[in-house]
Amino acid sequence: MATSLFPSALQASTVQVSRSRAILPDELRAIPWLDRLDVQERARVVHDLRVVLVEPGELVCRVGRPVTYWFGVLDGLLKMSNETALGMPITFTGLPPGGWFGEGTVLKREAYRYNIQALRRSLVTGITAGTFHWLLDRSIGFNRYVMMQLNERLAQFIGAREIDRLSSANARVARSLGALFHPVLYPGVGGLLRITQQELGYLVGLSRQRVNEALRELQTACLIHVEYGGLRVLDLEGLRSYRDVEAGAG
DNA sequence: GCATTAACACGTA
DNA sequence: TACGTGTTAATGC
Repeated sequence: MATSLFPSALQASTVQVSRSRAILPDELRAIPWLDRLDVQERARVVHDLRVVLVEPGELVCRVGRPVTYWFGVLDGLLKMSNETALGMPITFTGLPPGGWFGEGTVLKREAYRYNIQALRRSLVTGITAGTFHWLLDRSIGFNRYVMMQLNERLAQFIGAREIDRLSSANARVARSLGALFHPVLYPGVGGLLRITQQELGYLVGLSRQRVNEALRELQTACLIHVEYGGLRVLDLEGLRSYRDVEAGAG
C-alpha cells in the first residue's frame, strides 16, 4: 500500500551511492555555503558533489555506518532520529531544503549516530569527507559557515530539551514549527513551509488528527496560516515562545 | 482526560 | 485519480 506507514527504520532500505549522479548547475543555487568559496574551491566542490533522489521511508544514513559524506537537502523533507533499545523512535529534528547535516560526525571521523530518513520524496546532495576536510583546512568562509551551523544547531537542541518537557501537544507542534522555519539553518524554506500534517505528525510524534487540531489552534492564535499541503508562518517568535493557556488556577 | 486508530466525505493538484 | 484535509466514532492508557 502506498499509504503504509514507516515509523520504524527496521524494514527501510538505505540509499546506495551507486544511485547518485553529478549535480546540475540549477541545483547549485540551493547550496547556501557555495558563494563563500573562491573559484578553485568551488570547482573542486562542484566536481565532488553527488545528488540522489530518495523515496519516502528510505534512509540516507544509518546509525553505526562509517562516515562517507556531508549531506545537504536540495528539496524535500528528511527526519533525523534514533531508536531506543525498545524500538521507540526519537526525533531530533526535521531537515527541510537548505539544511546540511553530519558535520559533527565528519569532523570526528566517527560512525553516524543517528538515522536520516526521508519523510517524502527528496533530493539529497553531499560532498565526501575528504573534500569537507580539505575545505576546512583552507577556506575561512567555509569554516565560518560550519561554525555558525554548529552554533545554531546547539541552540536548537537546547531548545529541543525544553520542548520535551512541555506536556502540551500544541506547544510541541508550535516549537517544532519554529525550529523548522529557522532562517539561518534552513534558508531554503522561505516564507512557506511545505509539509503535510502527516509528515509533521511523524516529526513531532503525534497522530495526524492531533496535529490537525494543533495547527487550527495555532492559526486561531494568528501564529500561522494553514494552507493545502503546507503552512505559512506569521509570527515566528510567537511559535518559539508558545505556551498553552493554563486551564484554571486552583 | 487525552491521544490514538479507523473510517468517511470532500476539496485540490 | 491520488493525495491532503477536516471531522467523527470507537478504543486504550
